[in-house]
Amino acid sequence: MARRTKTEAAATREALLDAAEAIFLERGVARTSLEQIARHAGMTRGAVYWHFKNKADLFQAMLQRVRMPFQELVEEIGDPSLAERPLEAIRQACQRGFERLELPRYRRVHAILIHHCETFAEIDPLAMQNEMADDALGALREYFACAARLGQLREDISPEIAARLMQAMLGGLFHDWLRNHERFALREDGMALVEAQLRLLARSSPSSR
Amino acid sequence: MARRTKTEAAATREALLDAAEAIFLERGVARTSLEQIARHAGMTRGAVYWHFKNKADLFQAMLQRVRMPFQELVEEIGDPSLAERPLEAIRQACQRGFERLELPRYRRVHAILIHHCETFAEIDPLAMQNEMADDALGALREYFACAARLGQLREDISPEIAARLMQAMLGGLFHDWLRNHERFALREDGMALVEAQLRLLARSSPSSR
DNA sequence: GCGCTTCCATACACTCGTGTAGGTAAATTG
DNA sequence: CAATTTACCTACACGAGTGTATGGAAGCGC
Repeated sequence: MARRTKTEAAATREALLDAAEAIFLERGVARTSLEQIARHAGMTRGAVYWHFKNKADLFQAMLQRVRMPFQELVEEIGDPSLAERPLEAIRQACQRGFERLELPRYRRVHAILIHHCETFAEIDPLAMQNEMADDALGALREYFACAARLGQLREDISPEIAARLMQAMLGGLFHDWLRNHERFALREDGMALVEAQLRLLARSSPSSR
Repeated sequence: MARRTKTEAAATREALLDAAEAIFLERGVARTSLEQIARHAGMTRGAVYWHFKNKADLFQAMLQRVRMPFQELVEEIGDPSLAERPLEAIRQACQRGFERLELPRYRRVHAILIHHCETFAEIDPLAMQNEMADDALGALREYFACAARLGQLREDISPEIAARLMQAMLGGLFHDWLRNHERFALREDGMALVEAQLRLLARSSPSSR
């Protein structure tokens, strides 16, 4: 009943977000009440309403702990030589993305966003998914265009088609894995698919590598 | 206020399902009340509760109007010569599937199932999506295995990988298109991707057509 | 060390949706 | 054509969840 110190308050805020993650994932966003979230964190709704405006506000706060735009993944690698090997850049970006997604928090939040929440209040998860898809497609388009210019792409496949194939494949992979991550390991099996697809798209190596 | 004839009653049942489709798609399943559905169909909740047990029952009735297992798509073609050209069988099955999905009712219901409903009551849309994915993957596995035996598959790609690539790509394509179907035409753009991917997976044609 | 603010608990009013019970008039059955 | 059943509508009780108002104790600034 006593007031907490500042760090304790910050801790309860995080605890509330953690609880929200867990219950949203388990029961879906629409069916979980703020009461359930508070209870799971050992608090009452009073704590929730003090830290957040309402459920939508809490939801957005939860999202902001895991932002992950595609572009950053490549930039984080920071290898300048990748400019000359765009296909390898894509491969490494995928690998980084997979590793990131396998972190429990990232996995949970993305699973919630894609599979366990409908539109509500001012939250539109489909619009967010569109943004993510467009972001990825745009990046892939550039890399494949670059690959085409460098003669590293099969000539009977346009960069546009290559990008869309890759984006669709990655999207499908994400959806499948986020639906039930126990079925396969994203890093191993996912990378096998990515590498296979990139090999298919690469110009039939006359002397590559 | 008067009692309707049997055919009229059946018509109102369909009207209720149509209304459910429309509002589920627009506002999401969780946020739509039976009152809203009834009103949209020009009825009251009394009609809903007479025709259906509750929201879950109505939802399942809505689903049963659009069952579409992957296998049926191939069988419907009924071309026996396809046994010798498994890749072509896949192509035609995709085409059939796309055409089916472009029918407004099929598109709406699948969009609801995938993007506009969370788990509720005894309804588990993720389990249904798993079934559909497994069904498609199983069928693709068989066709690609057959293609491998007939020497129509690239030798550096295993049938398993080919099937998973294809399934992931198709899944991603569905998700993207169902999210907002105005962005591209599934039949044209989708078939372009399918044909491109099949060309990539096919054995580098020594003399195929 | 005093007051002010913070961080949360408790209590209340209110809305919204559900499920069901009862009414009713016409269709259907015999 | 009478009796029954059908196909709804209306009305009510109920619970669940939300938002807010109030209170209180302890941390923090000075």
